[in-house]
Amino acid sequence: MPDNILNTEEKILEAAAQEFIMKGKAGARMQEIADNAGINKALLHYYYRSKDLLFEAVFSTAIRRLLLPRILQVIESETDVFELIRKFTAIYLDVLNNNPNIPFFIIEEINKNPHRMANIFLKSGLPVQKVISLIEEAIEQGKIRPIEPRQIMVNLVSLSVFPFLGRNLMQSVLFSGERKAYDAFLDSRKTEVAEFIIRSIKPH
Amino acid sequence: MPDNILNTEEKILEAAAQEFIMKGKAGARMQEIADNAGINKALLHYYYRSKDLLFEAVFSTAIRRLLLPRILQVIESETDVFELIRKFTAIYLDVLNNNPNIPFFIIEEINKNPHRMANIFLKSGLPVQKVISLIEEAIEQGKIRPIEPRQIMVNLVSLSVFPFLGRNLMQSVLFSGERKAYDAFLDSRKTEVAEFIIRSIKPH
DNA sequence: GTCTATAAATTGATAGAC
DNA sequence: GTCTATCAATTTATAGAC
Repeated sequence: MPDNILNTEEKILEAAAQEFIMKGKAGARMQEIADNAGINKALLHYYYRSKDLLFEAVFSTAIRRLLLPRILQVIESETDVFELIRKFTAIYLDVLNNNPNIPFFIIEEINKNPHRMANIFLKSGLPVQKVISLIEEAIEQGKIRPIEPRQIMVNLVSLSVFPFLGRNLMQSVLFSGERKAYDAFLDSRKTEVAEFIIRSIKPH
Repeated sequence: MPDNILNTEEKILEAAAQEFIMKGKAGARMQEIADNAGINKALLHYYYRSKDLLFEAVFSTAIRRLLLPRILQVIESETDVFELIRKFTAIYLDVLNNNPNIPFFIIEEINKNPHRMANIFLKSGLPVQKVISLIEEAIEQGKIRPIEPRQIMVNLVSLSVFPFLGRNLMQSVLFSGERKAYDAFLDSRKTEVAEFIIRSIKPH
């Protein structure tokens, strides 16, 4: 079905994603989306009835295509806890590197539409309970110190995602605004984050 | 100078802060701010020329009054690095607990107006360089393992802030949507975060 | 300093031709 | 399906009286 040229629906989705990501839902402009998609405003409403529905389409598409497959793949292909942490952070940070604005996009929707967002994740098949069990097993086996598994999970996500959310600020404040320095910093975190966590949860 | 009644300028700042925090900059309405301040729109423009300038005033005031004093106090009253980390996270998480929407507010503006946000922080007097120096000293003294100081700083902010940004999602996915459970989780992090970091940066 | 009234500019959405 | 033209509503900002 896909020729060498994106169809209109796809072009709109792409342009809309960029706009929503950069300016949030309230700040996004339908005119800007139309311009960047190379069409006009009327066509936006022809394909997606309203700004709200367009946002919803963009959002669920982004999650389904970009985030979930890779998360599932990592979680289901590795059983050793420390290796799981290393692989997960490595791939997660790689995905983020290729889509550095998505975290903001997600966070905005989480905060403006909590239920919709929660439902998408709950229905996504994310093996949350399995990860918790894995961590609990590792604790019982003495591989990990006693710790609430959810603390580890939240910490891992926090350490991975936040540097992208606050990029522009931290790049200015901590790296004199030098883009390359922050890129290198983010790159180093592909291994640093995992080691930081592992060091902290290994028993004495 | 302050009588038993707030002056207009102050009332505006307060109402504007609430509005910006709840709805972000684009979503905030000048009319709503005026209403909540008990005055009318024209007066907003009389005191603060435009929405942009009002936003800037609100934000830099919030940093100066809410964040800076407590950070400075901790930094200047404590020399031990680990104790510094403990006190800092405790107070930081306390501020966040009392203003749980601020992180989103900040992140939104960071991503929409990187330079202005960066400038506000750079001009805020936050003792970034001093913290870096403190960490470097601790590393030289062998109290902390060799690590890029900025990794620690970013990690500390990430671990503190992100659980508030993603609250609605993580509460649903990890805590079956139970508000009290997540509140307890956040509360436990007042000490957990510091210990998590300290464990990870202590030399073997 | 504070108000009412209104201008001026955006912007989401629709009608209707092709 | 795609366009031009335009509506209707919202919202920032200003003018001018008191």
